[in-house]
Amino acid sequence: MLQKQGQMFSKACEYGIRASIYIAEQSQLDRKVGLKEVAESIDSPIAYTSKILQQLSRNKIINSEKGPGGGFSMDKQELDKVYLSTIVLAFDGEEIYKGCGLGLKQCNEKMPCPVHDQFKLIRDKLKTMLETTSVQSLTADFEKGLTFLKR
Amino acid sequence: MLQKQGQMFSKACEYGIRASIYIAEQSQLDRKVGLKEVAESIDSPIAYTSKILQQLSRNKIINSEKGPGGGFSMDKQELDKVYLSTIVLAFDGEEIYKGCGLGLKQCNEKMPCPVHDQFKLIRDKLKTMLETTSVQSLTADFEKGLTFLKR
DNA sequence: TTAATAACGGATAAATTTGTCCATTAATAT
DNA sequence: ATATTAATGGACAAATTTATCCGTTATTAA
Ligand code: FES
Ligand code: FES
Repeated sequence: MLQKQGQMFSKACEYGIRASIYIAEQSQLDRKVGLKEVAESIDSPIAYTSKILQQLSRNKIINSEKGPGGGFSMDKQELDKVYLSTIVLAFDGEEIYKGCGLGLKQCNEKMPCPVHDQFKLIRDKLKTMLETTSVQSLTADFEKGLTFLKR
Repeated sequence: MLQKQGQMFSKACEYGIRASIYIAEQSQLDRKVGLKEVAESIDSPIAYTSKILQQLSRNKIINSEKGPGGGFSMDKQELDKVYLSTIVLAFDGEEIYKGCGLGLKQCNEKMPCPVHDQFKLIRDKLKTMLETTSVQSLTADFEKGLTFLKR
């Protein structure tokens, strides 16, 4: 009782990142992908994945087309402009950037919590990492089979 | 719909750290503190805080004494041996250290997810920070009124 | 030994997150 | 036009986390 959790991003966000990487890779091969294929490829519950893809679509991170021959895709040209930060923002908001590590309403330099300095250091590194890591940069190794979206 | 979250630690863990810092500081002044005082001092719901303190007590992070004159405290001698990692472990487990950033069952060097390298870097820094920051080291500035456990 | 104090523990409730179901809408092909 | 395909959106359900309530237990003091 009273235990567990402790993941950096929400489940939705995790799925969102995984889906984006898969769709990006397939888009580089000029393939549109359907909901079912995405869900299977990233090992996520299909109905929930539908919501995830809608959210990505609403945030213009992926394109979606209805009907036969439709599916999800990303613009090859703009692929290098989608960063992990874009996706994290769409799902988890900016709490992870602005939030206080000890749960005070807002992180506040003027009235910092006791772990502010230490926490800010980590948080800023995370922020930089997310803002400099493009989805595209992650697809190469995935395509080579060096990294995995499910196990 | 389908939004929000994004905090590093669970609420329980946040309360746990805040409570520990408060109790540590008061223990340095040789004061035992009661549930009500703790809850007010860290601005947390009192009944839930009760559970939090029980959890800390069960994990030997704080002492608790029943009855009149009782309350919660920490051993002044051992105060420098309690690290943030101790508390995080008690509430959120080791997921935050061992977990995969994209939610794969386990982080696995041999079959890494696409963000493994980047994520591991951050995660290890967080781990080091938590393992080297003692609760005691945080009390000094709090006592001086330079840091805050509520606002 | 009794009354008062204060933490403990179990049951339960509220809120949030995760997940499902299904009818609707849009697009394509016949 | 019609049937088929595939995403969309709304309502709902399960699971988890956060939070409350209240009787019990242990401790102290009178
Ligand atoms: S105030 Fe807590 S992290 Fe900045
Ligand atoms: S496998 Fe994903 S973080 Fe290591």
